[in-house]
Amino acid sequence: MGEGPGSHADRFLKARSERASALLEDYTELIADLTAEHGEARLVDIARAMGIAHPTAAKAVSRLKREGLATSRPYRGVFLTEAGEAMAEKARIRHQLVLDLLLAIGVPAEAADLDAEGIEHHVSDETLAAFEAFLKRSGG
Amino acid sequence: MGEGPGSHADRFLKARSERASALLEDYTELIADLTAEHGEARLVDIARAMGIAHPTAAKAVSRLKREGLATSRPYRGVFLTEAGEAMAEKARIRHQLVLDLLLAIGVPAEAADLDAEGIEHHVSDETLAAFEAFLKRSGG
DNA sequence: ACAAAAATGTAGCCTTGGCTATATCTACAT
DNA sequence: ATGTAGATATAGCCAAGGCTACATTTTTGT
Ligand SMILES: [Mn+2]
Ligand SMILES: [Mn+2]
Ligand SMILES: [Mn+2]
Ligand SMILES: [Mn+2]
Repeated sequence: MGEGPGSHADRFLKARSERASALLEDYTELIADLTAEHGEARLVDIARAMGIAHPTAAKAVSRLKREGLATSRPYRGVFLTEAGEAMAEKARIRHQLVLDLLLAIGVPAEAADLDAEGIEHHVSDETLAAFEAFLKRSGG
Repeated sequence: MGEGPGSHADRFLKARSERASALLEDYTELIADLTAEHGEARLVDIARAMGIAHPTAAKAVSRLKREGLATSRPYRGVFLTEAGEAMAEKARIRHQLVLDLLLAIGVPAEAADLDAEGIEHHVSDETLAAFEAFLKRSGG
């Protein structure tokens, strides 16, 4: 046998790897939002926005720092590095495009808002390009 | 303040809960497939299809059993319960619909195949209905 | 029938991402 | 200025989902 490429395993491996980076993307996107809004991203605001306890947010920030996406000094806010900003920017654009596509398809706004948060992390560049093309030709 | 409903936290909570059930859905869908194809779902086939080591598959099957979705006896294959079959069926239908929608939008088949595996778990019933409506009026 | 191969089970390890409880530090109000 | 409220840090717990290494059982081929 041997299923070759395009098999079950390929799809599952991709989905798992996306699931692993989903949280980092959401954190960077959120930190960018908070920084734009309030000049800084405080741990307590991150935790509230994510709907988690603050020690969980603290751990996530540790990971962001370890991965070179953010910096922070004790008892001060969290800031994105260049790499973090880049990830946030990509995430923001993709999030918006996915949301726009759902709305264009006819998904009610409430559902589109909710679903986009999860869907975005599994949309490949190729699929994103197809979304853009669809929006362009369908949006006049 | 108080963001009220429709806030960041609501979206993230939903996405996290979907992430938690995604694996169970994929396992039930896969076990149903294997059973349909070979009359039984062997651990080794599950592991290969998922792209994981067999002890990982064994643990997952333990969880499926604990959650009432599957049964198995030592050194024998895995079988779905009624609840497991129901979950598999819903997953199968949703997976197919998501795939069809991506293709209808114009996503290349390769990318659609890969992305659908992750996206499916974040598509709400409401969004799914919108997908169906779109396909009907666009494919008719 | 029996040896070898294949499948399954099990133990033990790791990381991620949740939590609570508690300690410490900063910021704010009086 | 100082006491209190708010924010942050840290320790320690848990479950899920990965892994390798090894033991056991079943299946297969001769
Ligand atoms: Mn998201
Ligand atoms: Mn997002
Ligand atoms: Mn899937
Ligand atoms: Mn699927």
